[in-house]
Amino acid sequence: MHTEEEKFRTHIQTKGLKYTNERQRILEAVLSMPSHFEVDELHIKMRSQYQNNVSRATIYRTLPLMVEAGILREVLFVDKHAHYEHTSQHKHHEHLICLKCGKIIEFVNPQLENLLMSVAGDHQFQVKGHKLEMTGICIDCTGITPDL
Amino acid sequence: MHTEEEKFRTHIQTKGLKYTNERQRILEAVLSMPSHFEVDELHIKMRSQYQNNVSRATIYRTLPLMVEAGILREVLFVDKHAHYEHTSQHKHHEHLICLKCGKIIEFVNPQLENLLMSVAGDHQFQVKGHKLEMTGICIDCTGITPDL
DNA sequence: GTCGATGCAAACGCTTTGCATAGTG
DNA sequence: CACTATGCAAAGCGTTTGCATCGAC
Repeated sequence: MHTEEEKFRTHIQTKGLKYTNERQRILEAVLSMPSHFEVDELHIKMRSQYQNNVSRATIYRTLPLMVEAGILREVLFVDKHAHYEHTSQHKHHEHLICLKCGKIIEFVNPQLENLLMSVAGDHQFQVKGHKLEMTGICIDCTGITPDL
Repeated sequence: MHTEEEKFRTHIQTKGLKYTNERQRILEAVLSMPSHFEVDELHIKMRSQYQNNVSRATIYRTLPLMVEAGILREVLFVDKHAHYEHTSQHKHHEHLICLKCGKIIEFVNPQLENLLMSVAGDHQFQVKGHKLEMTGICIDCTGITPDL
């Protein structure tokens, strides 16, 4: 399954950049991450689990390239720092974020996508991407205390 | 039209806090801001236009109180820093953000709200709030260059 | 060999915090 | 009078950047 790697390499080369060892290793690590991850989690994993000590700076310089290449998507800003998720394996989905336990529930809803496109169309707005997050209390946390 | 002030004062007092001059002045300035604003814009306005030099620290400590009081809402993280908007005068709305000119188009769509509630219901998720932003190219920027 | 990439550490920008002082209730 | 709020400046945190060195093509 080299699709992602090819996609990335092609993108890099098309821009006249170089497909370095570091970039390859970062991609590999990215693909090994769960669906959602943060920069620091990636960095820690590379260091501890893979002995791949690529500097944070390089990671920060590389992830935007992966977004451009369509391998990653930048998502939700629950915190004030970047979160990423894979584009492949996942249809575009939205997020429910529990304020108590921090759990993230994903959902896909074609009707929602259509509605968004139609709204954008009304404004003659050419959509490149969207982010949706609903915050609240998940079912597991309901009832732990009567209310928030 | 003292509604917002009463709301804020009540909230403050309910929490056993003090309704200080600074908090009052910050509220006044907040209400004078356009629908969307950032902390720095507020601070600058207070300093220059009102000679109200309240420290940034105090502003940072006060705005969350206004969010709690339901006067402000924290919205979109196009940048990595906080943006706020008034809750009053505005129904909850969503945002289209132009990647070229930075313009923000607001829209309200009850059908969308309903759909979101229904999705949340499916997951037995108790929604407290939501944020939606679509990024892309607005009508004024379409055609300036063939494509992004 | 050229020009982009890396690593480091310093700089950044927004936000938070410790502390001494001031002010509310 | 007790206890919270303020201002200042320093610290914090994620992210970016300048620079010298390294490496891909």
